[in-house]
Amino acid sequence: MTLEAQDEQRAAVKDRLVGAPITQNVGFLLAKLHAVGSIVNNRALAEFHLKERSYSVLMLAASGLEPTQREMADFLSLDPSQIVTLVDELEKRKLVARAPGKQDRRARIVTATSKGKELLAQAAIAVQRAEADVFAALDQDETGRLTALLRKALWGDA
Amino acid sequence: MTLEAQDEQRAAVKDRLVGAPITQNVGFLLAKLHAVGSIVNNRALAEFHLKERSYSVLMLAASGLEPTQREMADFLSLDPSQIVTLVDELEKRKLVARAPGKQDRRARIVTATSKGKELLAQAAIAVQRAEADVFAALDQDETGRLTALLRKALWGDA
DNA sequence: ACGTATAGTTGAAAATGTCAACGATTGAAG
DNA sequence: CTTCAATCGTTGACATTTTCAACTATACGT
Repeated sequence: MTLEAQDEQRAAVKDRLVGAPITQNVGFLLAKLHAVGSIVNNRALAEFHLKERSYSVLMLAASGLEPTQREMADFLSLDPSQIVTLVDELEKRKLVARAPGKQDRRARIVTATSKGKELLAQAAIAVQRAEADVFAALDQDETGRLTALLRKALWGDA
Repeated sequence: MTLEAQDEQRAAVKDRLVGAPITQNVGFLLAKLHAVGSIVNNRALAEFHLKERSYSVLMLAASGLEPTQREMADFLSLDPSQIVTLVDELEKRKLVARAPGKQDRRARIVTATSKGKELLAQAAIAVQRAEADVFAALDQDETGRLTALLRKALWGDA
């Protein structure tokens, strides 16, 4: 058997299990597509020394919404201590800055520095390119509908 | 401030970040909804001493497709060694059995025992109930469309 | 028959997740 | 004003998960 033929067979075998009942399970599909997307995203972010997590934090810091670490933890479904680590790292790289909360001095508001915003702009392009790859099988309209459905499931968007 | 009012404010604050640009990112939405679903699914599976992972393996073992461990690893995007651990555990509980591959004796075909199938039937009901909770904001039609879109993104389904 | 590649297994190392404590600060109650 | 419980960020311990490099047994092209 040639190498190419082996590869083809491997691909065929891989898709053999698509018929399993579990593939009708929405949660499973979510998990699998997320797994695929994660790998692709992290690969795209590697050149900026970011990962999905730090990218998300940087995005929130650059959003203008002045999130506290606690808010980020809630929003990203992460433990507060994980946010500490992520922000520490970004802060060390001068991509974000911590400031005490205005009404609540216990809280720490995280904002992106201009350096952080610049890096983010680059990274966002890379992520978008990577994502286009993952969702290549969907046309623009379908991707939009998928986004809308996910948002509605999460927050009941109209 | 009353306790209820605090809870309300907490919820409001939590949703404050929904306006952040990252929530337009399909990959992010996928990750977040998966995170939510994972917690709910694992909670539902706890009473059967299963987790998402072992549940998936059990589902595949019970599918009648006679998957090898390698095929499961590829399909679930897991390292082969993780499959070993998962199958070891299920095998110890007599929920699945390993058999040598018919053409390839290196391979191990994993099939569910009748005890495994019984447990799975119960667990599947619990998962379905849990999932309904996660996707409560979507009606049946929308859930169906979401499933279809995810399948198409993954395998180019029609 | 030989050499290369693959399936499963093992174990070690790195990354992540979970949890409980602590100081600083807040806000409510007396 | 003082007290008291609750919350934010932080730290460190511990468990779980991921990742990777060997190793054995088997398969297969040449």
